[in-house]
Amino acid sequence: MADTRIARTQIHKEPQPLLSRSRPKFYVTALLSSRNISHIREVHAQVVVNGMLQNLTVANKLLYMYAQRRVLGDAYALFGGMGERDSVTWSVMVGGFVNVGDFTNGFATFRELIRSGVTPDIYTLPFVIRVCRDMKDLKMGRLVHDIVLKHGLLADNFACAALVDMYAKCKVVDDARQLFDKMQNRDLVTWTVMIGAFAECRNADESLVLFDWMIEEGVVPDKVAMVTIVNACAKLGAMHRARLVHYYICRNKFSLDVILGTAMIDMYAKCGCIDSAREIFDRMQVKNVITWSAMIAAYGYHGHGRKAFDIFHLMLNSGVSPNVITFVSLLYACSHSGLIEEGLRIFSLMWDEFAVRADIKHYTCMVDLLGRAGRLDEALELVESMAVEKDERLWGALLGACRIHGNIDLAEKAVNSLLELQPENAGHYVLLSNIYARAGRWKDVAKMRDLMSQRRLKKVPGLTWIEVDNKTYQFSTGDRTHPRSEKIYAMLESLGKKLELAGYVPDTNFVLHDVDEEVKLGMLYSHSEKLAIAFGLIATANGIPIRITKNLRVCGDCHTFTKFVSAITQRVIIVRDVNRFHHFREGTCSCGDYW
DNA sequence: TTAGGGTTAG
Repeated sequence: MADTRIARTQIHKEPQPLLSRSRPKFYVTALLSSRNISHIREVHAQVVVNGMLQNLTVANKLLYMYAQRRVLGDAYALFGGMGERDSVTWSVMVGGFVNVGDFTNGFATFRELIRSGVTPDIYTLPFVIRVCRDMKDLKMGRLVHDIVLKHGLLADNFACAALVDMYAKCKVVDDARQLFDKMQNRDLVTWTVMIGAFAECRNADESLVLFDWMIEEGVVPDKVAMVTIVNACAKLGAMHRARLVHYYICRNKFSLDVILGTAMIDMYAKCGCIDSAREIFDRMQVKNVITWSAMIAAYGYHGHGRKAFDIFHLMLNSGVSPNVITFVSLLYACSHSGLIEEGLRIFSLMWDEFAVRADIKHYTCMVDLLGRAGRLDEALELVESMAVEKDERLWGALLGACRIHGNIDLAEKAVNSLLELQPENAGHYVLLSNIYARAGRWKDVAKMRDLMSQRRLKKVPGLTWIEVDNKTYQFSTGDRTHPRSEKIYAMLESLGKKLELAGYVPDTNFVLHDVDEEVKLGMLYSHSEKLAIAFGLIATANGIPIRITKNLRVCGDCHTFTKFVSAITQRVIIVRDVNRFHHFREGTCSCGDYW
């Protein structure tokens, strides 16, 4: 055996002429049939021996083969020695660097191209735009857009789709849309990129509108387009659309591969339908770490911590290793289900047993977990002992815990840290004001309000959406714009009386202003989620769950209010807020009253 | 001879 290996090596060292020595086509054919890098090198040697490196077609193909196999050292050596280069040469070299993630050299090669006076072509530009996209370098992206315009390449779908994608990933969706609207012949990828752009920029309802428009235009979606629209439904939490998209997927016989299946698990979970998410999960033949993590996260949103752990153990038994996100999802599930000891245990096992190092996101989950349980000292100790740089989410978790437990001193500390990081965020001032208000410290409340007006900051209004008969309605706090407004307020008034008889005590501490109790009550009864629930009771039949989505965290009083509503009306109410789902049924909430 | 879009958390 050993002798045979030596003999083969010797053969490779002595290149033999291949095929016809003078015809480029034969070298290209030989390269195309190359199975490994040593064969490419062998053909390279033959090309040199037979003086064919001067042929640009052959040299470019060689360069492409090295770049495709990600052997950038050989590719760059060849590129450096090429006396003649054309646009293909440049494009392959730029693309070679970009595809291995070497953006610095990719961009440097592109600059060299511009300096050498070569006109960049439609093949090179998408690579360069991708660099701008992945580096989130909007300034550079706009410069490349100018180059596209300067060379009249706007008609090219590849360059345009790449630009739309770049704008979307840089979070300037209006620029993406403007360019999309200018395009004459949009192909499927362009549509998909634009649909994804809206979902990316939290404008998922626009994604759905665009998807319908795409179908009307006769563009047939493929699996990637379906994953994109599934993702948009997940972001929107639109259950009715989710069902329609699922129906479309079945009718058009898209197979449930690992990516589409995982996206659908996430979609159903975020639309509040955990059972459908689990059904998809059970039907999937192939599951990867993302699938398992998505299912763990799904149970986490819904407050089913134990089930999240069941999935985690099944995952380990199936031989899949957890990653950073699996643990974020698991810790998140613990903090939203009150599984304190389990959370502490898994946090300590992460590194020891699974070699996953805790980062800021895991620490934030732990602060949330300990903080909600009232173990604020331990939460603070963890914050002070951690070696990872602290961010606003971490302090936000600590502040949230202070609000629940009325710890003013610690809240002030958290807010000071938050204001250092985000001085313009009005939400931090409002949270601290609420904490002061709850303690009756009205002078401090006034101070916070003055500070906000001095700094010209305004709180983001609380908004709630409700889907009734396939139509979405939006409510803001104190809203009277709805055509059935009078009925809604009348319903709230009569409901309030019944709820108070049943034992509900409105918690006016959740009203910020230092005003009369009666006024406070009025303000409390006009919170956006209460208006949406009242509308839901009027507009939907018994047996149909009321599903609402809030753009901020559900306030503590609304949480109690909803529990009472579900008890006296026997209606199931599902509330999705920024952090999780709350399933209210017969006076209880799936978050285990762990508020 | 060279080019594009998709899954989990925060």
